[in-house]
Amino acid sequence: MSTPLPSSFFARDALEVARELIGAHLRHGPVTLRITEVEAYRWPGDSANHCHRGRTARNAAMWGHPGRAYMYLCYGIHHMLNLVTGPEGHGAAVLIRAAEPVRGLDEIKARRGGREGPTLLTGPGKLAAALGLDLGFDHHPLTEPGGLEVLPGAPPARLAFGPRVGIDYAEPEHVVAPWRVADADSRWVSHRSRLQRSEP
DNA sequence: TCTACGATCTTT
DNA sequence: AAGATCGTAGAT
Repeated sequence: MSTPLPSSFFARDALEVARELIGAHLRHGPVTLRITEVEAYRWPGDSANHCHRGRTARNAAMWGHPGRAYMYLCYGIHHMLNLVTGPEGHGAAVLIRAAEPVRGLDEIKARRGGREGPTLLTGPGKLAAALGLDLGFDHHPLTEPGGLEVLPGAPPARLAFGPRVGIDYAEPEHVVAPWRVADADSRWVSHRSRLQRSEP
């Protein structure tokens, strides 16, 4: 039994938190996942960030306590899990994009319609579905034991970096910024061809 | 109120 | 290459 990562872990720049979240575990009920891919939505000055244009009802959680969840619905279908980062008052978060199964594979397959392999968990919508998450988890404190929680895990041997996915509406400078981070050696990563490995 | 559009996924 | 599907933001 380990203790969830504390809010001090999340109260830093989103990119720094993103790098250190690779290898950490995400647990909810019977399902435990090892995080393999994330994206940093930074503050200030990130035009791809949902908070870039200021506070709204949807993005309220992002301005609050580090270590809480920011959940939103994408394309009317997919629930997205983000972890709020930075000090309270900064609108920043890390989007969890992919993971490997650690425990609860049967439950994951049941939730994902009996599919197999990396297709179960590579992509933010699939990941949230596998964990059984929806908008009701907006503002959920991941730092509290017993609910949805993030636990420490061994870091990967190598990281890979690339531009974030699906943000072509942003300023060119932010479209190309390498703020997507992944485990360079995991197959459980989406859009692998658009990533570059860091030094071996 | 109205309208356009997603930090996506699946199937064709 | 395109449809699904709906809450939200920004405009009126």
